[in-house]
Amino acid sequence: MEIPCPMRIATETMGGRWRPGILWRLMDGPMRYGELRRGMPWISEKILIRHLRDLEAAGLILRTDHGTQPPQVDYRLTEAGQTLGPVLTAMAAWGAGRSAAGAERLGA
Amino acid sequence: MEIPCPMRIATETMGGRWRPGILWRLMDGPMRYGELRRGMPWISEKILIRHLRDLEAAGLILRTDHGTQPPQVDYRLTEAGQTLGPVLTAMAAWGAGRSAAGAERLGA
DNA sequence: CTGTATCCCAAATGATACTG
DNA sequence: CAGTATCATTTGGGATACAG
Repeated sequence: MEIPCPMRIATETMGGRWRPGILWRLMDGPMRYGELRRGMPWISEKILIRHLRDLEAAGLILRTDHGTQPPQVDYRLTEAGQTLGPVLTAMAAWGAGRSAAGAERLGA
Repeated sequence: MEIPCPMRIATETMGGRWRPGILWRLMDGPMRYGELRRGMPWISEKILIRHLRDLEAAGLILRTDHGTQPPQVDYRLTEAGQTLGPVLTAMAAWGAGRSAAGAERLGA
């Protein structure tokens, strides 16, 4: 029986360039596809939808199609996804701190 | 002036498939190249050394060449690298928890 | 609005052999 | 021991057009 590296589990599930950003945004509650899209304009549609599917397959987010016309779909964190809260919060805080530190060095 | 997404800062700096694993291992103190290598046999030498160089360039780790024969080089976290502690700890804990949950479902 | 389909490029990753 | 060099593969990422 193998004891895998816990970091591997983590990076393989929530790693990838954009996944933390998506999950982080969903922490505040459900968001519609378009909201996510507008919130991260630097990701192409294809990549966004792919990450959403992957995260859904990993059981971290839940996709709800309201079956209306016009279409309305929202995404939310599952319970498993919620457990990522501490990780996402820590990452975002670190990123914010690093960006502030960088701004300082530039003479702000 | 732009306020970048903090998650982007974080993922671009410490993202990448193996970087969190490397940083996490260094949290316990300096490690020699060979130790790191043996600890993560699933990474090829080339990739490991590249991540080490990248992390060094990002100011997160420090490489020390003792100039001995045979060669002896160790890597340690810089102060900036230490600030990642909470992130790494949270990630590792989450990964461990997820792997345990998986084992349960398999009937352990 | 919420996606799919297609084509394309670049970066990341990897196996293996070799070097100071 | 601590790396480099080389070649090949895989994955990630993206623009654009189109569809239900």
